[in-house]
Amino acid sequence: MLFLEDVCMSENGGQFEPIEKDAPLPEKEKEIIEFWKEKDIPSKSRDRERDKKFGFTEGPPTANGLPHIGHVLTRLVKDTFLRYKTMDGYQVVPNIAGWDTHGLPVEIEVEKELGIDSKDEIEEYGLEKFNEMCKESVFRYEKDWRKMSERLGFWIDYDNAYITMDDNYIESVWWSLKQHWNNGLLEKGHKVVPYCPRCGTPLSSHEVAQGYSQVEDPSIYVRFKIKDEDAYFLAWTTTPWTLISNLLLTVGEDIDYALVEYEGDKYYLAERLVEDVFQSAEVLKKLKGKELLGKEYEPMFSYVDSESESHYVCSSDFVTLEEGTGIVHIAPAFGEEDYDLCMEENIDLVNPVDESGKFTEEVTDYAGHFVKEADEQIMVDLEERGDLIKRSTVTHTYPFCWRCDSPLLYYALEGWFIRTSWEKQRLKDNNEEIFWKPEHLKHGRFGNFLDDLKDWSLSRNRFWGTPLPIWLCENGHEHCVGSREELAEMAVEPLPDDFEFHRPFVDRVKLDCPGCDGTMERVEYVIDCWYDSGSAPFAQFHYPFENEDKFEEAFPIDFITEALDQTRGWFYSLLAISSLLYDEPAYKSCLTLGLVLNEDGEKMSKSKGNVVEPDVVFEEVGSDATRLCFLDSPLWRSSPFSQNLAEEKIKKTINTLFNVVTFFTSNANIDAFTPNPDYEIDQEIDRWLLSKVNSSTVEIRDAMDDLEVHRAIRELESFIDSLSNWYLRRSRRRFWEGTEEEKESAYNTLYYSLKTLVKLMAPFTPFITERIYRKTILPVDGGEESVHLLEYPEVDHNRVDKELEENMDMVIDIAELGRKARQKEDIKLRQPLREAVVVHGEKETERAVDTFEDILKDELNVKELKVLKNADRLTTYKVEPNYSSLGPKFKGDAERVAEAIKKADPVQLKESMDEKGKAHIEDHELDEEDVKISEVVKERYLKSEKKGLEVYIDSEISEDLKTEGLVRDVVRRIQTMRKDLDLGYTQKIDTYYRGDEKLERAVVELHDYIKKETLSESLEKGSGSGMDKEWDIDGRNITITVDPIDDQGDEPLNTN
RNA sequence: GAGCCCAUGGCUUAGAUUGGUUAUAGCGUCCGGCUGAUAACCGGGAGGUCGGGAGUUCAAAUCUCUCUGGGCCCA
Repeated sequence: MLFLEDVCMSENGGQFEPIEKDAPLPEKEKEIIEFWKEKDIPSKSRDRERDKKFGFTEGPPTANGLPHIGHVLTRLVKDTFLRYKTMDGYQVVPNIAGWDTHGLPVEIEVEKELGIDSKDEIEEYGLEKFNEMCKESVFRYEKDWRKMSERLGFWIDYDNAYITMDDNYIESVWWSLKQHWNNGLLEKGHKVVPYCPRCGTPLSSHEVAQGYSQVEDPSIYVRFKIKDEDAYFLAWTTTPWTLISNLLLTVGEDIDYALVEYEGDKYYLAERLVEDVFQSAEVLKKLKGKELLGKEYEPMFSYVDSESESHYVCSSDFVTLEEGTGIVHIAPAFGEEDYDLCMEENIDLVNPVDESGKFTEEVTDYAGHFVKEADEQIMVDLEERGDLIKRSTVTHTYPFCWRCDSPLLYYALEGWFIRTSWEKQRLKDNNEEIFWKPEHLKHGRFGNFLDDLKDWSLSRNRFWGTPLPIWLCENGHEHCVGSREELAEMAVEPLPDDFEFHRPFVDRVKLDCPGCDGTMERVEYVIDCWYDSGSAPFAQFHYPFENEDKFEEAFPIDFITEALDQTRGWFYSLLAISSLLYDEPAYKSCLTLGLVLNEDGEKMSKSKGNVVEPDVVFEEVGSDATRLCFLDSPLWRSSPFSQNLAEEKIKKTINTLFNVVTFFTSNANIDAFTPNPDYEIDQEIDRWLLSKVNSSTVEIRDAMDDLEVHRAIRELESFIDSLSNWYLRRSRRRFWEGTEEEKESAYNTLYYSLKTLVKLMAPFTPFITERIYRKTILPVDGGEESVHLLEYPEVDHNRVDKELEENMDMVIDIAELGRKARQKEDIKLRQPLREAVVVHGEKETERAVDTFEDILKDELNVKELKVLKNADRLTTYKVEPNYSSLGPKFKGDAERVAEAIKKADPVQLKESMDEKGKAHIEDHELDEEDVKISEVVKERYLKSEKKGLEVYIDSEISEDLKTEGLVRDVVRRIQTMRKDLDLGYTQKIDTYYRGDEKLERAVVELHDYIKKETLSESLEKGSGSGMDKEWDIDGRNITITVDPIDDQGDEPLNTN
């Protein structure tokens, strides 16, 4: 197979190989991928040893599902930054991929495969076999991920990826857990979790979210008798069964409460809610919540009690007045807020409900009843006692198990926790050090999360994960193991050969208890897989067991980027772990990406069937267009993506760039141009382009350093636009027929600019820039074999000339105004005109016009160009009679005076008014109000203005100008015919014409001009062989014949 | 229910920090022009209650409050 490396002479003999701009981009990109592979470019770029290091860590995905378009986004953003930094002289450390391999989603996939759905069934199936399947499952789609990354151009090293299930990785995780253990931050505790009593397992929030549905529950008001006071607290609940475990009542300190009397009893409740409960109650007293604090009440039930002091009123900030009574009943084991409040109040946990959701023996009257089913009996009993004040039902959403549909209970379960809440301030302080993009996350979503930081619930009652390295003995001693070596030393039996850091292997290891004679067994938990990925900064190196130097140079990470959903996931776990271990943030900057939406701005989801498949996108529009499409709007905003949008990028940016390159190569080959780096470029428009390309360099670097890729993209696109639609448009003739100096200057300028441009663009569109570099720059430059091995352009401050850029902006404005002015009279641009006048007092304008006079004259097609300080020469005044003033003043003479005013010399009249405020017409004296004076442009001029600039065009067309205009029309027709005949740029022709007399005369008059413009050897009246075509020019007919001359090789266009 | 983000012509969008001429540009559409690099380009037209309301101010797309709608995340 022949790749691009064959830098050969192009077919037409030049040294620059043309870009095949008609070839489909995706196909060409595949060739580039082959070239990269063949020449091993990715590792050449990646593995260069360099002094400057850029710390990076890949947020690991799980490969047990196919990558979707959102993954494409994160990968291409990572790639863009890594490429930018690499070209900028940094070595990315480590430049490796990573895989997240543990967790419940993996287990669920395998359960589905096995057709089972409970923990018991897994244990029946066999833990070892089950975990073996998990291990296989997490790499099922690895190939697809690698393929996607390769197709996208993501060069991270997949062969040396870190894998969270590797023994070495897990050993590092264990080491870190041991540090927390040593610091007293890892301990056993309770947490209220959504729990399915039938499945006997807590559910993750993700699972809970699937199972909410509308349900009707009891809504009851119950009263608690206050000790030593003839009154009750009135509380409200939708879970009567939790009343059995009531230990506290809570109120809002600043809420207004009332003591009311109803049917002979007195109740406390929130003032605003009185009417919701009682039809007619007498308010005895009003008071604030804080006045109720500390009041004790009698327990409603006596089955359970707390060892600690309980059954009193405390305050909390979660009490609302939206429903209930403003007094909330608290049972510690059945709600997160309840549990937290009891912890704050130092109240012991009591839980008279077993793991299957049934009341335990101590609750004698309801023992063995499933709690929800006991509701009815509890309400009946309360009613009998007179403590149930009101009873109805309420419809609300309640979570159910997504597997078995049982109502979930919020239930305090035992588990192992990292006491992150104790170290909250350290986390918050470290968060301050991080450069967040967008900034609001720092103190918004992420900061708020840190503000209400809870302990990290680390343990999971599951099978496939990093085992929690804690062993217990029968005497209650605990030990945390921090390495393989420690495990081996403490183990009763030597570790078997097939030992690995997973269940059930780890479970089989028994330890000698260091605190007594007992034997220790491991707790059965695995840990939260977020802890795995949050350990990546050190665990990917198997630190601290080896690679200390690698860890040191990469930590803290300079830059990470992931999607918004990682805020409370990876972004948090990284920060939490590094804060506890090193009291440092794990990363210095964090770019958070928005979600990818489809064209209609909806989230893509499989269930809606509106997913855009990466493969399809790559096949249809290719990587570069996809990359441009994603990168051109702020990355943190959710952005719509579709093929249409990507196709626009091809049309607008990529094709425009191609055209510039094609122009360059075809002309440079004809002229046998060789770049001369020392050539002193002095043509103004060339200096302008060089200034622009360097200014763009500044802006792009600045944008990238600020993590604002879209600004870089927009700068590039705007540069390409200027390059093509101003520089090249205005420079074409110099390339074709300029002097040697002009050509040299133009070619060197364009070459230098293209070379800088492909380097600037390379991180964003790695394929197209490689193609252009290899074909257009490399053949005469002899540098590195790939654009990606080059250094990112530095600014050449000597080339930057801001004044020149501003002047050119003004020139572009003037050209625009001139064209606009012509259009007022529909004078087409091909018609030459006598003069254009720019009116503006400032020196800048004069200098700008002076510098670029030729360009402007050509652009506006005028013979003369002037700059004036004022428009006096071009304007005059119009004077109109003001009838409403003349009428009353002159009565019968009014009409005569008005006529006279119309005939008067407006200039004289205005001068008189300006000087004396009066004027005389015939015998009458006029005051200012008698006339309306306005400024008008002289008839022959056309004016347009903008931003204080005025441009006037002389619209008078003399006979000579008319002739020139007609001739240009003739030339245009001949050129069109050349194009229709598909003639080469330098092909000579014989031309014949016959038709309208006036046209014929014009042709004769400007005979030489036509010949030169159209490369006509001869231009004769009459007809000849060749292509014949009849044309209509301004209503006049002319028939033209174009006859190509044979035996003509290509010669330089410059034929004069 | 809490927190955060978003809302600008038919569509996609600029407008940040620091309120200040007539609100940016592209796509689409209509009219005209230019063209021997260009599937382009250039000029113009139509198309906007800057999500609604209130406030601060001489002045608000921009700052504040509030409401509505959408999204994410947590419950």
